[in-house]
Amino acid sequence: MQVVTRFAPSPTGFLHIGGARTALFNWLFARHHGGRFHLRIEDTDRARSSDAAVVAILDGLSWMGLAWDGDVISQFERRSRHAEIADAMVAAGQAYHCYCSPDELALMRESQKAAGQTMRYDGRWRERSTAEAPAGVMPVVRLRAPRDGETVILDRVQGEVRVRNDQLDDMVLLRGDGTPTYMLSVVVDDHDMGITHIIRGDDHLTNAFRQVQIYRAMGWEPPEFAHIPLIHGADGAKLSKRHGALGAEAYRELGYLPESMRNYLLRLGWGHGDAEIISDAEAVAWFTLEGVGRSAARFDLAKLDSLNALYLRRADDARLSDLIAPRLESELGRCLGPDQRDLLRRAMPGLKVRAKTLVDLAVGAKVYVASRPLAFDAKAAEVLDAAALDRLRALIDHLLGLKTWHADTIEAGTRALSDQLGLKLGQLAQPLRAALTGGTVSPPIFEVAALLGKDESIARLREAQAVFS
RNA sequence: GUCCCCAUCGUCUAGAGGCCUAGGACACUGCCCUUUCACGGCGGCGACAGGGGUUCGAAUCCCCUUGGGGACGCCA
Repeated sequence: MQVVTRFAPSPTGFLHIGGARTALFNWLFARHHGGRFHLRIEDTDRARSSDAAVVAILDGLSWMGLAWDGDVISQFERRSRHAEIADAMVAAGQAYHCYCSPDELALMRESQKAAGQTMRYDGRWRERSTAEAPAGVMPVVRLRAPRDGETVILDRVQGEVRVRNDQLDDMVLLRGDGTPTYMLSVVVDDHDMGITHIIRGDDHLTNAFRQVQIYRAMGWEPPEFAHIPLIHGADGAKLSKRHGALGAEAYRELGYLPESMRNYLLRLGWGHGDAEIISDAEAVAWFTLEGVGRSAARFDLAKLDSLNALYLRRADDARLSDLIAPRLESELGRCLGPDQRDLLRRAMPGLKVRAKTLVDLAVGAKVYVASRPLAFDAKAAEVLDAAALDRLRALIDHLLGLKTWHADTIEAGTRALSDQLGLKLGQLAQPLRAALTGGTVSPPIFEVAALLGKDESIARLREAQAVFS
């Protein structure tokens, strides 16, 4: 049997982090089994759905590297099929028309609440004939759900979960305006699409019981369910905007690599022994539902940072410079020419070990493409005191005499001078760093000088003299 | 309120009755390396929520308590 999974977000906002993980798990499960992974947009709620959200979700998935198979399915476009099923259920006696008005239902809930009872539709139209229908009311279609016994689901993550049928009421299948509800649409679509495994958030677990009732009423075989625990914020509460419920594009903006996101999200609620750094190939090979945990996981930005730092170090230098170039250009307010792009690429090895995100990387890279006069920070200004400036003057002369301009020759020259003057290397190197970068933190300073080139380096040194004398 | 789920270091997790004086990773921290900051290397701190059982033996199985979370719409 071929495995078919799906990711079915509702387009009411961006692709949030929980959704991204759900999509990842579905994608991995399908890949692991050589199956298919579909994308279905649950847009039956016209008032809350938007095209912008659809675009955001598609972009988010693409960025995450989670490619779906086939066309994107719009649930809304399948509404006539859903209605057709609802009608068939009414004809078969599995569903019935209910003429309660919203006001009547609200009243019913209020009195139930007042009596301390669970709020549940009481089935008042279950046995009444349509002949009794009040004039001018468009009925909804409700499932004639079983009232005795229980509904059991064998969840691949949660295990066997059972609920007494008297806990469930007769859910609405078709609204008064004839449009299908989520409960009906999901079941019909999952069935029609041949979905074999439904992997989704824990918050749908109770929905699964209702959906199973629909499958049973239609005589369809329910798919396998796997309800994965939700992701919580760092404080253990539901993920909110404040702590991580950002869209995928927000993480891109914050400078995270998609491979970091995949690795991080995979380890959130799933484990494979002690494995932490997991390649895509390994993830596909290792991903099984048995590895999914049962408890909610907290989102931890610090761990994402460290993973991102690691993937940054592994990433290709040209790719990285391409990724940060737009950030630098917008900050500098000018375009970077091919020379500068090339410079960035060559500077990358020294830069990327010092960055956790692309934002850090861009900040670090700025010294290479900044125009003179450099901006000096307070610590650099402190380093460049009169004594340091004197030493730098000597260093300029010394460096001017160098025949070749490489990191090692510059270092050798500087070391020779520091020996000659009876200084510690740092007494020359740190002022050099301040003058060359405008700060006190940078990649190895001789490497910086080498990459900047002799002319630019000397120019920056002279400029520092001028500024601080 | 009713129903359902969950419970190992601060966080993510390993652990499927003896291999556990509980392992790894992140974070924190000490030392080393070092021209700065990082990277890296070697250490340290740090958990089986509580109480009852079952068993020769329990982090692992059962029950209760407590604590989290989720679901109860003509939303998805």
